[in-house]
Amino acid sequence: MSRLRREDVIEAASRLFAIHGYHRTSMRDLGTELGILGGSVYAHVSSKEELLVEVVHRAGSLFGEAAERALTGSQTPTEQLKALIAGHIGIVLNHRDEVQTFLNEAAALDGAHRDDIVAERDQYEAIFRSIIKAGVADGTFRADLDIELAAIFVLSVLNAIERWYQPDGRVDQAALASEIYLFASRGISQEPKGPRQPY
Amino acid sequence: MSRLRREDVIEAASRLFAIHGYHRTSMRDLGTELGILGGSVYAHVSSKEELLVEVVHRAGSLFGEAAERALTGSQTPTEQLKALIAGHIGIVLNHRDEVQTFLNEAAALDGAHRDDIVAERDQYEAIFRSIIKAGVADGTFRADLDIELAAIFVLSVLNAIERWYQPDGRVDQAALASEIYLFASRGISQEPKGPRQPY
DNA sequence: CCTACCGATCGGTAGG
DNA sequence: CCTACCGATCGGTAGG
Repeated sequence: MSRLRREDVIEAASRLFAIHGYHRTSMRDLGTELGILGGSVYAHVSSKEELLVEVVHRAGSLFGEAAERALTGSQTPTEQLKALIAGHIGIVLNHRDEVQTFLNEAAALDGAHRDDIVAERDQYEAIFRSIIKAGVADGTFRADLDIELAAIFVLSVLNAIERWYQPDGRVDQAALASEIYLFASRGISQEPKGPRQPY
Repeated sequence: MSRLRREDVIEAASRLFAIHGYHRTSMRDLGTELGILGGSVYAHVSSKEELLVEVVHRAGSLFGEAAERALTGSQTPTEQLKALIAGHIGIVLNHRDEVQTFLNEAAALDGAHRDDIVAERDQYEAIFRSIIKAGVADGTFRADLDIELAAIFVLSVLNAIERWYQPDGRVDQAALASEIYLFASRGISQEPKGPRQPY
């Protein structure tokens, strides 16, 4: 074992937080995972909460960057929503430890840090709202949509993935993205109500 | 304060578990909430985990009973799904403490108890699957649905409610049920694909 | 990064 | 339901 980097410590922490939860993970557990003693972890970080803040913030950044990529690569609301969904799923499945901590351990943060991450999440949610709003404006999505609720519903499906998804199961990442997009869009897409267009 | 009943203890426990989480709630906290000392709680229960088991099992029973009522009162897949959704929302919003613990603290249960509740949840999920399956069979829902995933998606939206819903907000319980049913059904309802029926 | 340790808190118990 | 207590574990630190 070579010398540990701060990076290694954070990575191990996110793994243990995801498995056992923040409060059930002791600094001694973390030390053991790293091959050092509990007290020695403090050579790398100044508190246990600092580790949680770091892990949670990383997940938040990953989602934010994925959204940016999704939006620059697509034009129409349909394409953008599709890209947002696929991007979100990618983060959830490829960074499970950080994401689980991000989604489930925010309550363990103290006041100021919790406010930060709540704001970060709302900013991300606002991206979903604005895409849906644009889609309503141009007739892609239902005019009677409650935009706020629709965004929450889509994100509910996306964020629940970490609770049930099995990497070795029958559904791969691409199929999941397609299924969720279909579920969401049939829920919000405007279906032709009048006589059909000629074909 | 009159003499405490076991009922009072469990109720207080579910409240504290919901607010602070199971591991962050100490038997001393629980005692304080009840106006007694931590050690005195053991006059009512034999362990902390027993409290968790009880709270979680209560929530599970509430969902099961709600599903039973929903199914006996409705006939078609559409009506049944609508009733299931409304029933689920009712439990989530009217028994928030138990439900939060049920949804978020199952990992704190030891092996055998966790297996029990996982089985209980799957049984409940199976009800959703069977309704959706019946709806696919009779043409109400899309024939190309992945039934397993569809059930998960609907339940994802329903179970996420406790994470964001504000009782004093602009959306009341009935409106929420209607919005979620609309979101879900437009996602799974078969829309006419061929020429329209004459009207 | 280890040694050796601190005060605080935990779930739980004997005896009343 | 209280008194008084147990061993275990916790986050964190001084000094090397």
